[in-house]
Amino acid sequence: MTADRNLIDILGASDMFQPLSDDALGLIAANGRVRSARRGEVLFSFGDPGDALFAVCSGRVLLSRFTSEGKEIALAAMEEGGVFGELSLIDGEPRSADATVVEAGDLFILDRVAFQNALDSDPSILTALLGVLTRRLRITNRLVESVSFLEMGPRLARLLLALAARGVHTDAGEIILPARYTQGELAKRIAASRESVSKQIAQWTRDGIIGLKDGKLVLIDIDRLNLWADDMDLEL
Amino acid sequence: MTADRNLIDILGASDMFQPLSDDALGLIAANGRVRSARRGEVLFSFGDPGDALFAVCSGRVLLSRFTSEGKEIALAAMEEGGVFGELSLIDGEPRSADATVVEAGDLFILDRVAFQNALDSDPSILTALLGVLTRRLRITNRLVESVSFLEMGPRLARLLLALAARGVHTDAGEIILPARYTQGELAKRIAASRESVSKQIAQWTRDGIIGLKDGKLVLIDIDRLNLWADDMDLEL
DNA sequence: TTCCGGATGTGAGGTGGTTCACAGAGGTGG
DNA sequence: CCACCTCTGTGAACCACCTCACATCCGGAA
Repeated sequence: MTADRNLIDILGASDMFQPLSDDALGLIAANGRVRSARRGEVLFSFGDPGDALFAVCSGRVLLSRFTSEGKEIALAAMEEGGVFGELSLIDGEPRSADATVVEAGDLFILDRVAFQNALDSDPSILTALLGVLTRRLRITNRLVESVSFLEMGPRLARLLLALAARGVHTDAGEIILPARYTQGELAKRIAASRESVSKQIAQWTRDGIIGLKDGKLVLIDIDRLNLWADDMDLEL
Repeated sequence: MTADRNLIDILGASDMFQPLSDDALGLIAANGRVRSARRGEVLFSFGDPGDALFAVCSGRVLLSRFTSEGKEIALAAMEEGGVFGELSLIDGEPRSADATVVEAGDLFILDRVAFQNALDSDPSILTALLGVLTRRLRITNRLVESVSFLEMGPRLARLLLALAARGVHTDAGEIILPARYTQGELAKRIAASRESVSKQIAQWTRDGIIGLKDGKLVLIDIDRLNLWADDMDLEL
């Protein structure tokens, strides 16, 4: 019985299962399940026992930590093809962050047993897993740098430019970001306050560096934004 | 031909090679080399091609990033048994940080070929590697939290308490830190300025919370230090 | 349409921590 | 035993950003 072709394509495009054959992907797809999630839904919380791994089919999930006062910092954001929640499957430790849906969509869920079976049936997953963790570690290291070295402006500039990678290029050489990010979400992702982000965006809008197109941010003057981003603070 | 027994013990105690049999350890030990390193020595720099993995036999190595203005943040500190530099061996990407010796000691070095051979001869290394990366990721996540949520005092308190894990307990219930850390190093490890660390230490010394014993910091009033550390900022 | 909750814009005020600028204290090697 | 370099201590000035406190603004639900 073959699973949804669409699902197989998505899994096959994710870092994690990318090395697998279609047959193996089908097996995995058949052993997991897909469910839709509403915006705001909490998939798991810090400290929970972790017994499943998630893959984003559509929508967006934020992995973050909270202070008791309600401050929040996003450790990572997962979009289509992103896999998360595997740490707990590897070491059996509790969840190290909260996972919150910030854009409604569908999630593929694979529980511990199915994951183990997949590992057994195709050891190359192990290598892929290694690659996933390595990449994640490099990204997190960069996050540490950003937060401790850069001021808020450059951090935001970098985030916008990173988001632009999945954006749409217009014929005018501008880039429309791929989704409607609230200022609150942007703030969480650069460890800043919502107000600061608001003020910076207002300034850049006045300067003609960015704009708004039906709710989505548009990067107008990429060069100038790049100037903000590499304010030569980090060597190389 | 058996390698140095001492070396085998150290490798066997490291996260990375911990699952290996003595025979396998001997093989690895025989395929790498040991060299001593002076304080201040730079083992590799950000952007270098990475073709070897290091294990600390003695001494201490800081993995850090620099700004062009000379600011520095330590992403990790490696002490006896610590393994680092494996990221580049896994994904072939350049070094993601600078590695600097902050306390002279001996290093075990394993190049790419020898590492690959070890992997081939004992696949369980792969699993151990997964564990190492997972742990590292969790630690780095905590670092992100600390830097973005906590003020300088709590960050320093946490660092001191963490260092105390390897320290010596006195009969008076105090803990002597295991090495002479300069204020500069402490500052790098919590993303603060040297001056701020100096002032905080001076304050705590006046308050009788910490002290100095032949150059080494002594944690006198652990309870009060703990109060500083969990200022209830992070839930749980 | 009307209402309402979430999202956004903006100013005033406070402040932790940085930077700068020295002065002293050690310890290490010549 | 002196010289030098590194580490330490401390105050003054500055500043980016946070917090607080509102005034809009907008989109969807009723």
